[in-house]
Amino acid sequence: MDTARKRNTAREESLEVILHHAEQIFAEFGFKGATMQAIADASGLPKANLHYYFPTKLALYREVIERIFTIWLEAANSFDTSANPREALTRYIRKKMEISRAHPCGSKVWANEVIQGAPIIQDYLQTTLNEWTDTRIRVINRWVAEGKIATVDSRHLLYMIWATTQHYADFQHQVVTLNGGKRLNDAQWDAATKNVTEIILKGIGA
Amino acid sequence: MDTARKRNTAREESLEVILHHAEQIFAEFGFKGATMQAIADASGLPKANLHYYFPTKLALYREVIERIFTIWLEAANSFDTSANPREALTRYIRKKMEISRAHPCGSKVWANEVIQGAPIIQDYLQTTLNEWTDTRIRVINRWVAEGKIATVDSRHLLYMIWATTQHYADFQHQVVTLNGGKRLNDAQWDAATKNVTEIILKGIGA
DNA sequence: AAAACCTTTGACCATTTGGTCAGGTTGAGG
DNA sequence: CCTCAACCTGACCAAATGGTCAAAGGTTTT
Repeated sequence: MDTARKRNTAREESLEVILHHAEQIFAEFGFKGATMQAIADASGLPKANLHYYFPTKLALYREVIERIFTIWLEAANSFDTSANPREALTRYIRKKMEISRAHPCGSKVWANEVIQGAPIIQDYLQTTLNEWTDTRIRVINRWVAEGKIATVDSRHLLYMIWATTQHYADFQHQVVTLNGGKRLNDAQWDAATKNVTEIILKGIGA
Repeated sequence: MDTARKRNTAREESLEVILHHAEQIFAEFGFKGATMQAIADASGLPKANLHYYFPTKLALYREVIERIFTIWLEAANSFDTSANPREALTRYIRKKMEISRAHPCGSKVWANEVIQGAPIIQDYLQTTLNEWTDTRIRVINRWVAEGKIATVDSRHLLYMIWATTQHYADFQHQVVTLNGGKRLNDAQWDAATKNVTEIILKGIGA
C-alpha cells in the first residue's frame, strides 16, 4: 500500500464504514428516526465528517438503498430462466433465504421504504423491478403451458416467494422472540429453507 | 341524542377521528416520522386538542397499536382448531387477506413496529402471540401425526401464511405499482386469495 | 342563573437535529 | 522543506417538533 493508493483506500474504507452502520441505523429507526449523530456514533466518527462524504442525510440514504438494490439483483439472477422449475425455484428461494440471513438490515430498510410508499425507490419499482417481474412471469407461464407445473397465477407465486423469504429478515425480531429469544442457528435456517422450498414446490406441482 | 349522552358521544367521535388518522400517518411515516401536527391536520383539529385526548405521542401510538392487535386477534379466532385442516386454513387465510385489504395501514404500523425491534409491543409478542402460536402449532402437529397433512414444520407454515397474507397490505405500494399503478379490484383480490390458499393447501398435502 | 365541569385553542417554550463553516491536520508531489 | 489539496472536526445556527398553559367557549347540573 504505497503513495497515491493510501488516500483512495482510506476514503473507501470510510465510505464502507459509514454505509454499513447507516444501513443498521436506518433499519432500526426508519429514515426520519435515524439521526446523523447516531450513525456518526455507530461509525466512530464525528457528525461533521459524515457530511463531508455525504452532503445530506437523504444522499446517504439513497446510497444505502442502492447497495441493497444491488444485492437484490444478485438474487434475481439466480432465477435461471433456462433451468426447469424445480431447479430454478429451489436455487432462487435458497439465495433469497441466504440474503435474508446475511443482510437483514438491508431487507428491513427496503421494506420500510416500500411500506412508506417508496418515495425514493419509486423509479426502481417502475423500471427494473417491473421488467424483471415481467420476464419471470413469462417464464412461469410457459412452465404452466408446458404442463411442467400446475395452473397458478405466476405473479402471486412470485409475491409468495418474496413475502416468505423476506419475512425471515424483516420480521426477524418476531421470529427470534417466538424462538425463545434466540437467533436461528444453522440447522434452523436449513429447516426453514427446506420447508419453504418444499411447500411451494409441492404447492405448484413442480 | 340528549343530555348526558351528547358529551360522551362527541368524545368518542373525536377519539375515533384521531385514532383513524393517526393510524394512517404512523403507517406512512413511521413513529418518529409522524408528527402530531400532521395527525392534527389530517384530523382537522388543532394540535393542542390531540394532547387533550392523548397526553403524549407515545400514548397515542400505543392506542393505535392496541386497536391493530385487537383486529389481529379477530383473525386469530378464525383459525378454528376443531375443524379439519382444509377448512381451518382456508378460513384463516381468507380472513387474513380480508384484513390486509380492509386495514392495510394497521398492518403497516405493526410491520414497522416489528422491523424496528418491537420496542412497544414486545410484551404482546412474548405473551399473547407466543401462546396463540403454541396452541396452533400443536394443532398442526396433530394433523401431521394423524396423517391429515404432509410432514411439515408447523411453525414455518404459520410464518408462510402470515408473510404471504400481510404482504398484500405491507407491500401494497409495490403490488399496486406492479399492477400498473392501479389498486387491486375485487376479482384480483379473489384471485390472490384463491392462489395463496391453493398453493399452501396443496403444498402441505391437505 | 350561576356554579361546576368538560372541551377547545392560540401562543409559547425547550430540545432535538440536519446542516454549515472556519480553522486545523495529514500526506503527496516538487 | 514547502506547497497544495484532500480530509477532519468542534462549535455553531435555524428550523422543526413534542409538549405546556392560561384563557375562552360550551354544556350539564343545581
